[in-house]
Amino acid sequence: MEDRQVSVGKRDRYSLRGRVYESIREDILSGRYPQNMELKETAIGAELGVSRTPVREALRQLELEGLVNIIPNRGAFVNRITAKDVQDIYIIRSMLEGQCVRWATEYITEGQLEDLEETLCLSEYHTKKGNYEKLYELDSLFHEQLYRASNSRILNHVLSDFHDYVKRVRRATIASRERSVKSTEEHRAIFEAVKARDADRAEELAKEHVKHTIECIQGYGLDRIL
Amino acid sequence: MEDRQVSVGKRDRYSLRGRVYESIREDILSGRYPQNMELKETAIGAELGVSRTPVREALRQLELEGLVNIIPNRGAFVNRITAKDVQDIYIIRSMLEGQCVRWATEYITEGQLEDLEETLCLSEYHTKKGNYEKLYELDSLFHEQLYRASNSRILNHVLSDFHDYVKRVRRATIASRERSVKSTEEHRAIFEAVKARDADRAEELAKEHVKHTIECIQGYGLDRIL
DNA sequence: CGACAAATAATTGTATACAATAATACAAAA
DNA sequence: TTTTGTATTATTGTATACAATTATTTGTCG
Repeated sequence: MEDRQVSVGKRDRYSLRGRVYESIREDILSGRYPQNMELKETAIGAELGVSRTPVREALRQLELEGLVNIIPNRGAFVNRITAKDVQDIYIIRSMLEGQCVRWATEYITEGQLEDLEETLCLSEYHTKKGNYEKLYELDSLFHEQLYRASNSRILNHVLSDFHDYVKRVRRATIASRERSVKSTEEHRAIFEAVKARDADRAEELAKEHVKHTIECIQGYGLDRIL
Repeated sequence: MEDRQVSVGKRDRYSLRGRVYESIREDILSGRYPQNMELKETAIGAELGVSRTPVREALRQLELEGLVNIIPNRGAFVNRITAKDVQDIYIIRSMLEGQCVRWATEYITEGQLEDLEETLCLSEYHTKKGNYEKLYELDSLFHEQLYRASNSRILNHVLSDFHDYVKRVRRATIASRERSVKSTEEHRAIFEAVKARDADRAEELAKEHVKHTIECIQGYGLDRIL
């Protein structure tokens, strides 16, 4: 049995189960479902035009992520991310993003550096234009590229999840001229430090980058976003 | 719709799906399944005396944890924790356990402090006795109690997962007189710092505690354990 | 009218049937 | 012998049927 390891990478969006999973997940993270709403298998299945089987599988996965509470023989209930969860995630992310770029300075390849710089250039372009939706996507991409460059399956996994969980918050913070400009500048600084293989500086910058986002959030009033 | 939030806490071990999940998970984490082994639904179902349905649900959950790779229409393949994963986990845990006790100094209740001390007393007793299996359980309990005391759903979730992933390693390290004595002493010190609400000291001690375990592991030769 | 109990309905848990896809075996041709 | 196309088999993906459990309604009695 030779190495048939297939880098799965992205989630399965093509099977019914995958689509149902993404759909429910998005509905929870985007706030369309209220806290503790009961998710009935037949209802969701009917809504999406599929049978109960893929719905069940999706719900079981969401349970593991903590986005759904399953009470045996009773049902599945929405478990939204709370304001405190978001704050906790940002504090934890601050540490982990620091470690991430530290590892990245060690492991990143020339090719990955080029990809990062390309993302960065695009970001700077769209920052000038004030194209916030595109900017949000590029922000996500920049961080995901760093996660991969850390060469740590574990760290990548945790950070990707967190990154997803605070999607809505990130989208909100980036949609301000002041913060988007600052954020892109910080990305540039992090990139330069990583490229120069300066681990200490890169870590410090990455931690600060996340912390600045927290401050931005607190100015906003989290409850308004969630 | 009033607050029917039921603290789910532990995983579902009573439904078929829950049992199948625990079973496969244990078989992967304990190393009984080789890397990239194909997990066929019918075979596992037959082995455990259940149909494919609960097996499928369990496999989908394990996929999300990263313990199984699912290739659509092809099958599910074992994805074991590697030696590098373990090292990464310990480095990450070092940071997160530090933050955990920091929050614990802020949020822990008198009742939780008493519970912790009780665990600690038992640990000290069984350390003297050299009862390593019991000691392993108490070590797990001590950390879980701290996770809960952090009052952070998110941190608790991540740390609990990591804690589980390195089960085998922890069991191995604790089964040495020298390390077990040292470990229990460190637990006592952490407890005292948390009780005294000394966040800085508690964080420092917790980080060191995990780092000492890493050193112990490296002395061991990880490959022998995995 | 309210409390309790039985009957009924709704919902989840599991097993199985069928469809779609991928792997394998085998035969024919180069 | 190697290659390639096809038939067969095995396996997963989805739907549905049935069982077990829980929620709801309804009816009776006080």
